[in-house]
Amino acid sequence: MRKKENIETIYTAALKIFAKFGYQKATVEDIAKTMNMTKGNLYLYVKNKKALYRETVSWALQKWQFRVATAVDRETDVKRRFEVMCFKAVEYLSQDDHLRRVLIHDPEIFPMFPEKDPFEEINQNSVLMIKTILEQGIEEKAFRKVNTERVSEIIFLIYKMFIIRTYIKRETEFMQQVFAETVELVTHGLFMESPLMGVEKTGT
Amino acid sequence: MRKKENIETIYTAALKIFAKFGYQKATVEDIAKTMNMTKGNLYLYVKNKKALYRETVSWALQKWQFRVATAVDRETDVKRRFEVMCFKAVEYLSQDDHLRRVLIHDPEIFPMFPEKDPFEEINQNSVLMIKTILEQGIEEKAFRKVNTERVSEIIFLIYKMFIIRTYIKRETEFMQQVFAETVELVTHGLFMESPLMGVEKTGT
DNA sequence: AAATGAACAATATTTTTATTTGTTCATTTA
DNA sequence: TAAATGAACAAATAAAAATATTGTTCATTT
Repeated sequence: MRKKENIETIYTAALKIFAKFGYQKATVEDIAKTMNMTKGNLYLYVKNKKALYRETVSWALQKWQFRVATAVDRETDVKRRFEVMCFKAVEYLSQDDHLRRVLIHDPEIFPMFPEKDPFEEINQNSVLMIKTILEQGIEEKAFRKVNTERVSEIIFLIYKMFIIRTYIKRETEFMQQVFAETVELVTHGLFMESPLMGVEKTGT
Repeated sequence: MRKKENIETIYTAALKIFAKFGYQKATVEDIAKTMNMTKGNLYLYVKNKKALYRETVSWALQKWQFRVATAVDRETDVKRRFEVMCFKAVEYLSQDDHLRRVLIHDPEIFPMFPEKDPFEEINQNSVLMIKTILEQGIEEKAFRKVNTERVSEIIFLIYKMFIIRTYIKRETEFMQQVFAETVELVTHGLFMESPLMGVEKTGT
């Protein structure tokens, strides 16, 4: 087995076992056996169990993020981009059963209210993606002039909320409806008002 | 000590001790001592520790809810009512230090994603309050025609999210800003569009 | 009628013992 | 000779036993 070359094989096997048992109950022997190797051999490729866990989860999260980014990039209309980003993120997770189960075992990976976010860098990238779409939308006068710094954080929060609910409860169809309604609410707003609102901070 | 008459004295003392130590570490003796009575005597007024906890928390939650309802009732304009409801709920909690600390000790009281909500009845009342405001807003043509059933749930979810963040992290001033921005986002929406959108489901 | 405090069962905490599992490395394999 | 093995052992977990605390009752006192 060549290093680098097949590190993804290891992550795939590790993710499967961590999904099945969670970090604590999964043994490195379980993971090695999945690939028909001994645990001693596995140690030629990974530093230790904790590092393997971190790298595996990180790899899975980034794959997720990449999928969303790719779907968003296929769109040109900024409103579509925003919607695709929202839906794709939720949709992907409901399909990646292993990552979903790992998240159930260890909610600290993607915490609703992080004290110290273990994958802060990855999540900041997600916020950045939202922010970029917001900026594009405002530039193109498709979106109201909001504080992109704060609003991207808020949207990420709401999005997180749905992600967590989606993987905790398997009521996918129902959640899809509620999520759609939420995107509708956030994009169109609750109040009725003049169409010029928010274009410019025009004094009352 | 007359029954009924001073049951609130007991709840007040209990809330104080539960806030300080949490359910587990708080002893019924601690609570009795706070009122200069013995634990044996306290048992004349409460069934057991668990029931005392439940009743105390329930009492505190309802006081909170009542305060918000009262503030909302003082307003006539439906948009103001909506905003007051949002802000008052967060503001109240940041002031009730005992309830806040009890919630920190026991996040199951007000869970972000309840499996089985222990105070479901109280929370359903909150959702109902939101729903009622939504219906009034739509009736008065101040709000877009949304599905009040679902949207009230969604708003309660978002509101919960802020409540929990508010009591976990003491960054009140910052949260106040972000919360205001969120209310702005939910009320006015992100997209720019025709003012008639949502008035009636007019075919594309 | 309201409150006490001793009694005791039920829970929780700490300590001890036993078991499993993470990690290393001299030796073997292909 | 790079890759893999499996025995060895330390570190971490789990199970069991011993100890201490606290929830609850109730006959007696205020």
